[in-house]
Amino acid sequence: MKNTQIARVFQDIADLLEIKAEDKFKIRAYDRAARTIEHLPKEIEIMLAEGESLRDIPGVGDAIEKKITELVSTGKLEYFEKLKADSPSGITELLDIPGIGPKTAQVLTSQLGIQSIDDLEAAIKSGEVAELSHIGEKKAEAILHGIEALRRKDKRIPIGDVFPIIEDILGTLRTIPGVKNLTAAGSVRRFSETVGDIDLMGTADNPETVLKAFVALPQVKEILVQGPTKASVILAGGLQADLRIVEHDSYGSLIQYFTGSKQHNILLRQYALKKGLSLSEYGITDVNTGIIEKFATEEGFYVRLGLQYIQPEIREGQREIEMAERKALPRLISREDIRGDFHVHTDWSDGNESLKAMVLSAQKMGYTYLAITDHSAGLGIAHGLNEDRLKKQMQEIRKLNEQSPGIHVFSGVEVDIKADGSLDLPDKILAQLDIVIAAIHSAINQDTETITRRMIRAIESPHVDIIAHPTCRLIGEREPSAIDMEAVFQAAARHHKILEINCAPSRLDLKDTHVFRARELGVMIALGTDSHRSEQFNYMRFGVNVARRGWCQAKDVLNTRSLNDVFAYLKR
DNA sequence: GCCGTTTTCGGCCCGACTGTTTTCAGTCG
Repeated sequence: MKNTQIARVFQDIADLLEIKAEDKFKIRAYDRAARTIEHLPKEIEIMLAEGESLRDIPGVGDAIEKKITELVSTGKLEYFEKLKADSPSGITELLDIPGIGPKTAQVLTSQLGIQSIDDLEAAIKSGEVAELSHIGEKKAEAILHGIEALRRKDKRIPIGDVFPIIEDILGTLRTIPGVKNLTAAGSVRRFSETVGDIDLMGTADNPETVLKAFVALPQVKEILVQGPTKASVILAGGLQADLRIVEHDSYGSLIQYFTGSKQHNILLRQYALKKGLSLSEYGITDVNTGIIEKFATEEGFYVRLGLQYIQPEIREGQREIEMAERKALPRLISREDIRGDFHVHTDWSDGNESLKAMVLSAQKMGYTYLAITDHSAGLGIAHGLNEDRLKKQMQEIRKLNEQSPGIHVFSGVEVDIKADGSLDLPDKILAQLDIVIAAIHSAINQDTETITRRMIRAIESPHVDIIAHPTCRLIGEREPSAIDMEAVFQAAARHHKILEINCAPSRLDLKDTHVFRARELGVMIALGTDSHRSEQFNYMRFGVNVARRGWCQAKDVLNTRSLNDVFAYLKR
């Protein structure tokens, strides 16, 4: 059983307890455990198999450890089954509707016998719901609205798609006099791989005028809430956008608060309370004196708490606060550390630009090296290279290297890993290349055992340097393959092979938790943009962000090494 | 249910907005 499934069960438990109006701190404990498990870098299954204690997971104590163990070993949890049996059927379905919480759900099921969203819709239309105490016409109307929103709610969208939307909105708002510091916070700033809504924030002389302009934007289809400091709207594409504006001198605490994650903020506030400090978006309040201290910068905010500055990408409520307290946070890799790109296509296979054009663009990026890795012939659609054409390309690259002294071009290939794990090109040609990337592109639906064995066979090939986009997922479009990633990490570590973070926003593969775990095992990471046009070189920033979410330092990523070091590393 | 350089018992994050209320509960992030 995967961590995401375990997390789901504990989230459901928290919801059911909330409906039963159980102790709210008990509810919070289950909720916290669910969130932590969801973001855990290591599969609990593996931890248990290795005899590792679950008590080291923050928020997991005696009771929850026992429940997890039962769930993983038997596939069922007695406590959860009983809880479900005791609760009105369909009640958790109602909680998915925006605007319905545990109290409302409880009233709807107990007083009207509602068991599904369809039941609820009918009851609202018949007027029954509006007659309940504490629910009136407007509330019933709002719930109906929530049902519609739920039904048309699009999936979370890949983070690469939200930046243009955000720039569009902020560009307009920036023209308002007296507004400053407009920026995206929330999951966008933490660089979560998908985004459910966009959180925007800023400071202004007069917050209300900015909010009025925001809800009046042509992109806004519908206004959900609007007050003097915050507003929520639905944009034309169906995406929700929230804007929060405070006065200028609270910028540091506002952006901290609005960046989240929620779990990080809860833990940070708990930590602060122990020091007698209460945190909010307006600043830090001394509990004893009631005096509030304001912060112009986020750095100042963390420093005041006695912490190292915590980068947004690692604010997921794992161990970042205790490490910041010990001043033990790593210096995360940054875009400036990157000296080259290891995954690039040209019009020799399915790329759109010539070899020369791609090299020139890479030079403009300030890179000192670049690997050209066109597809191998097995990929019919990709106009892949056979042995002869690959040899010709190697000659071209050799000439290019003589002509352009500013940048070194590695001759490489992205060789297809065939269904049985063999490679699509003979060893003797692979041996002549500077760098060999291997990747799965077909028969992605093989079962776990088959596809894992297939991948490990490729890792064991003495010619393979890097495994590209290891899970083959396409965000929002194609689920990752059934591959056993822990086994892949172990094999990569054993054979000193490099794993790629594919930087294309539709892939981001490896993902953050995978990177964390692979790095922990000592696996070298390489960033590859998989560029098919030179403008896609800019995807590098996405890959860097994923590496940061995996707590990578410069030393963990091959792209930060000097040309000589890369040569040496590939030669080993 | 979890947790502890103030505690193994007694705490547990903080504020905005809405609607149904005569002072606040519910929901959300």
